[in-house]
Amino acid sequence: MQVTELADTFGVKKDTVRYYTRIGLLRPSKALKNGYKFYDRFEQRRLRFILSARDLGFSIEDIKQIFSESDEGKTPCPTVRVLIEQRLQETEQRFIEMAKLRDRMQSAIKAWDHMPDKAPCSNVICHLIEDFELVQSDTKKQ
Amino acid sequence: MQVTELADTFGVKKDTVRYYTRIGLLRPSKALKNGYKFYDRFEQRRLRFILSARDLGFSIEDIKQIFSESDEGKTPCPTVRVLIEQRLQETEQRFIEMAKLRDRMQSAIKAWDHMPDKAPCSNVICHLIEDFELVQSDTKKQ
DNA sequence: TATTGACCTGTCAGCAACTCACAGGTTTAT
DNA sequence: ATAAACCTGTGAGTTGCTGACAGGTCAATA
Repeated sequence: MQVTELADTFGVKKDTVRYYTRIGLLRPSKALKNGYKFYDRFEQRRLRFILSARDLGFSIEDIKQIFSESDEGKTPCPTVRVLIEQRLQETEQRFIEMAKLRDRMQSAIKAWDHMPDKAPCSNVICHLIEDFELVQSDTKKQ
Repeated sequence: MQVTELADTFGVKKDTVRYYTRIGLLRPSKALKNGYKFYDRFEQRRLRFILSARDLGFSIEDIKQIFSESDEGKTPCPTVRVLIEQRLQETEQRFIEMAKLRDRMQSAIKAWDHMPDKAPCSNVICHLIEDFELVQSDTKKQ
């Protein structure tokens, strides 16, 4: 399999396959006649693994580490268990931040609904944004 | 005010102020004697605005656009209303993705709890990850 | 006055995980 | 023969900073 067929098979872009190859996650052999990269069944399995791990929130560095352990014949399972706990914590943190941001945005939109547009003046760039900040910090104080 | 004082006043890093200056969001004057950048009250207000907008999910490009409108004396409010709706949609999308990822991670951890570690073999890199993928796709089919 | 330490400057590189673009080589079909 | 459609490696762009670098400036001390 060459890059296009592999990419199409797994529903990713050619450039993604190339990227994984460039950083060493995939290690295709080279066809003798033209030097084109050849991805055998083993590499196909590796790509499938990369995509599965990616879907579970592992980073590229994590996957590299998992590969390097399994390439040495060691079980990567303990590492995998540790890593996913870390990634889960980060994901939950980002999830919380995202929820907070969403709430701020929604309450801004609601507050702005009955506020007029105003031209900027020497003191104010956009009163919607600047006044909302005041409202927010007042709310915090209570 | 020079860069350090400005950064400290607003609780951001010097490099952040420098970055905003570099990309043209801040436009300090230059001190005659040594060429050091000088941030007057107007620039301080701009930085405060940048930080408020950032907290509401506006991108740097958004803020640039808002500034360019207000600099021309036009009201940026209609733009602001449109932009925040777009950013909110993106935030909600990312929020949903984050929630899904978190759920996948949590259910993987739970599933792995009563699974043993295994050494890799020619067919399997890490059975935890590869088997979980199977469980997932089975679940989807139901 | 010399020098130390703390400030400042501009610019470049790096982060994550791709994505796109470019210039050029290869293969296939007409 | 030639055109279309593939392939190659490599470099740069994305977002919003953050850190590093070499060198200039300034205030205070010995």
